[in-house]
Amino acid sequence: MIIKCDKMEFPNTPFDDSNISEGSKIGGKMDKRKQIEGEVREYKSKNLDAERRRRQKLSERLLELRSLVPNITNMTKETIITDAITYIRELQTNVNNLSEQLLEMEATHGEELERKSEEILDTAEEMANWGIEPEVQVAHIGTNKLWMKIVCQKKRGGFTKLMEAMNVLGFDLNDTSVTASKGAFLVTSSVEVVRGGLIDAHQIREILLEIIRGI
Amino acid sequence: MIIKCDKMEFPNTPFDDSNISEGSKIGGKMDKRKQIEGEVREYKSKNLDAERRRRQKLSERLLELRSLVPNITNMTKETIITDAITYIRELQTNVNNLSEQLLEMEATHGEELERKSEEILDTAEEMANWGIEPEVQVAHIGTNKLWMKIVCQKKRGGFTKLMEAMNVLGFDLNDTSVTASKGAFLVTSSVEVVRGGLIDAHQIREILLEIIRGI
DNA sequence: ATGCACACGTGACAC
DNA sequence: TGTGTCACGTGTGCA
Repeated sequence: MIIKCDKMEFPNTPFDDSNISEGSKIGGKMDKRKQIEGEVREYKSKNLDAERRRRQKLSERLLELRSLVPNITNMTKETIITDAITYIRELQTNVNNLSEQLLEMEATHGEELERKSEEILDTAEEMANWGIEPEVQVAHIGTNKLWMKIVCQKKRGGFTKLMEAMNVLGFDLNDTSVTASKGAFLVTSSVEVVRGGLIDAHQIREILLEIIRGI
Repeated sequence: MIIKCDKMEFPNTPFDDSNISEGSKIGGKMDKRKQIEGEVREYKSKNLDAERRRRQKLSERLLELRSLVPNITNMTKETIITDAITYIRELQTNVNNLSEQLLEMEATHGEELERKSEEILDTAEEMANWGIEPEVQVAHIGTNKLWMKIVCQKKRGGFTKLMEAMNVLGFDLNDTSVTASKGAFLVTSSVEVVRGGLIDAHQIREILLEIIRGI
């Protein structure tokens, strides 16, 4: 397009824009045009202020975006967007990794719990089918010597717990027969009570019942 | 600034820019200036092409940003940035929620695992301190009768696994003595091999070694 | 025809 | 010095 010199307004003539808000600039170059005296045309483009508002909104958005991105290399428009891009990529991979880990952990954890509870349920059911019930018998068979029979539900780690309890109670196990079948542990054992250990059969029976209930 | 009409170039005179790449426009308004014949000034601003490159890079970045955001309401510059902002906010809350869940789950599940492994490490250390090593002895003590001694690391559920293996191998346990101390299981047992079960002592020993290794 | 979004070329700065 | 970035006012096409 040709701009004719005479009888035509100058489209790009910079007007006085000192009333434009100078805040929230991106690069902050403070583009203040000095108005020299003289023949200033009163021409205004129809969308001048609209354009100003548009630019202002865009700058605000850009600043808002910048405020969200933690790693800022520069303040220029391009770097703001570039940093936002890399940040979004980081966040996306983060979300992927986290959800993957979470899914995996849920899968293992849930499976384990399910497997355990199924196992326990199975053994409980099996015990019920065979008419087996938890049972503890304790009898003295000599000084510091006890004979005991324990029937309890077969659970993983149950026997270890029982052994630990035995150790804590101060029992030494001799001639212990352990059978795991039909969803239950059957333990018959002759034990020797070390010095300081309990010797009351009834009391021991109650304690053992408590223990196998907790297993 | 005043633009004098005579003897001065027109700063905003649109030049022929048909050689500028028209691709990757944002709003795609195809701002093609029609060059009318006649007096076209040959004036070029010093940073004209630099500015063109800058704009092009910025447009590319903007498109790249747009390609990362799934929910797009519009194609305008402002909406691209706004959508990116909301998307980043979404991603951030997502990351927070996920990591929180993960931490919570690790607090429960991970503790269990850690506790278990610490336990195992403890027993292994205890075994090493006492100079105890995994050991399997198998001897025939009659037709279909075996005597065996097994020393293995004490783990939760280990004895149950051993019993299950025994059942699978077709062994019936009689007079089994089990002691759990010093971080190890000590199992001495006389077993009866049911019909169809293995009877070769050496083979049985290898199998049992394999099993207690897997416990 | 009215408003909106855009690319353009430019002068002013900053480093 | 130049190189890069900015805001500006504009023309233009589209809904």
